[in-house]
Amino acid sequence: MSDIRVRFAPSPTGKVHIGNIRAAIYNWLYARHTGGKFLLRIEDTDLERSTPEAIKALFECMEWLKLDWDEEVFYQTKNVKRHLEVVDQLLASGHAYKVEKTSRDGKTGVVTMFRMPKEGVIEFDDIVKGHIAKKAEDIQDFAIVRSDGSPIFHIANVVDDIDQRVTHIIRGDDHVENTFKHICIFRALGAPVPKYGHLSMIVNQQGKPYSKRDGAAFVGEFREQGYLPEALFNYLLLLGWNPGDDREVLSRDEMVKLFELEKVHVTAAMFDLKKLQWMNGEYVKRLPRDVFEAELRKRVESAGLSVPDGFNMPALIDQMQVRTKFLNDMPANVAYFFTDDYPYDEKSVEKRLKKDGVKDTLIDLVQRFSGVAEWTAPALESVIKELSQGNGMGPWVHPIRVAVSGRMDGPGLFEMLEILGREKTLARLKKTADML
RNA sequence: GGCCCCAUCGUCUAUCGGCUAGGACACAAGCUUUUCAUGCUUGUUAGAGGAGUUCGACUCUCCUUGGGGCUGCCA
Repeated sequence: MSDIRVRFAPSPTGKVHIGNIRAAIYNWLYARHTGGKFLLRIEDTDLERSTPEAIKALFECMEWLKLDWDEEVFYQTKNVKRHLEVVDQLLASGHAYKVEKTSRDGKTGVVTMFRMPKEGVIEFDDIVKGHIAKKAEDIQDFAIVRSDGSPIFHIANVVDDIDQRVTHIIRGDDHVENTFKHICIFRALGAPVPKYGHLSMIVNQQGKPYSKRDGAAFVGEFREQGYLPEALFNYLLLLGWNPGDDREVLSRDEMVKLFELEKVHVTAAMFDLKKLQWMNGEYVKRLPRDVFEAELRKRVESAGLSVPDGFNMPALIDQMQVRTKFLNDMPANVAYFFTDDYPYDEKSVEKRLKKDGVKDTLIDLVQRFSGVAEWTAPALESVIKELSQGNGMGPWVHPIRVAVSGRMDGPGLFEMLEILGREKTLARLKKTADML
């Protein structure tokens, strides 16, 4: 145990962005690594943009990624009274003042401003970025209470961090400028200044902040597309941190054990979908068999198909698990095992079936396969081996594959036929031959 | 414009002054193979530019260039 306390403090104004959730991941990992506490605070002071739906989506993301938090969720709006008390304190001590201002949209009213020191240097040692300094004179006074009397982010954020006794603030790079201001508020209040760690942004191919225009940018989208939470978690972690050796696919325990905030990179990282996809495949391959089976059954059934009794599921799992990058691809990729009404892929038909002699070959194969004593992959293979006389089994194998599955890719052919069974295989060969 | 920050293969990165610059993704080739994958092997590709410090610099310092962030009664 330690007295380290970190928090993830999103504002629930929409979907959860991957850059944002990466901040959550780093906070969570830091807390778990150090034995500290990971707190969740909902910064819902922007009443116009904060929605209950967004809060719900946030919880779902956290749960999906197994980011569990300690203590009760802290809602910023419930602490408004405190925020304003603190503002009064600042007003009384001369650290704040009221002034009439005109906002961008032309509304005029009285706002409360925080008075920045006019000289000296504000500096801090950022855990990821190192020493950062800025002259106080370069920072303007800033508003902390709106003309409608509601507290603004800067004051609410700092007061809540004090109230939640946050020791380390790990957040996005875009907050470094705010940090100078926030440090001044902490000092004006006589509160200890927490340690800061600013995370670089995730950028697109142009080096600009990664946004929804660049592709999937929200956690929910990756979930819908069939990414495994562990894969997204692992990928996002690697975007800016590594264990110092060549390991990339890490278990949650390893991550917790190895994670060090000091080793997080300062530079922005480009989002590489290809690598995420690879990572997802790695996690699919590592899925426990029973989990993979459950997912497969679930997806097959939700596609309106059913797995018959006595179906050789272990054999299908053997074949499909290494070939699956996305669980979502599954109903389509295995549908022909569960329905005779499978689609024939046009290109495959063109390439493998629409050739002279294929029809006769298929008819001949029906004959030969009928005579197989035991319907097993090796037995079926020996039938074709005999036919090919060592000249390559292609001329038989390719047409069979397309005939019984409608496509060119998939499991090993003989394993596929074994799983399919004698009856279906023969029927499909006949049906396809008739078609030609 | 002002201020802050950053800079190794196309991308994510290793390197804490000794480097024949390593790994992963991607890409290419080969092996395995009935397809598609997996697996294995191999290959192409990097230290933005210029000064300085040093026996020695990708590593330290400075400048230039390039990139990003901030500059709200948003968070």
